[in-house]
Amino acid sequence: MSAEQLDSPRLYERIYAVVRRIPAGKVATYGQIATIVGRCSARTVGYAMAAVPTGSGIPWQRVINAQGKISDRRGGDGSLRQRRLLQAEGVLFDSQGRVDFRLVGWHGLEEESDG
DNA sequence: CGGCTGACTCTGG
DNA sequence: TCCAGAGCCAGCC
Repeated sequence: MSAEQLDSPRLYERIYAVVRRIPAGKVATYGQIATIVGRCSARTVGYAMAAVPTGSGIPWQRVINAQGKISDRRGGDGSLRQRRLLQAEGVLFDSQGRVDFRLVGWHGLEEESDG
């Protein structure tokens, strides 16, 4: 993580920077993103997700709630598309529409360091 | 500057 | 496990 991304004039950009670090086939929670950014709450992350510009290349689909489920945002099948994208990446959903963080849970930036 | 709008998370029963 | 209540903050007009 370059400090340049942490110096963005927009908090959302910092959030997006973290989201972009989530590898395909993995998922992270809003709270986790917020914790990594360290300057906002899970809410703010959710708001940032809602403001993700289309075509920006941000893997917003890899961000789900702490319950391992996809939040049902306004609009309708937006959540369905998110699930489709995750399934396309190999993320498995159970009959309850939840994922197993033990399998697809992102460990954050920790594993990116030498360890 | 003030008011409204959201893709959340934790806690208690 | 499910339901209900409270706390949180940035962006836009």
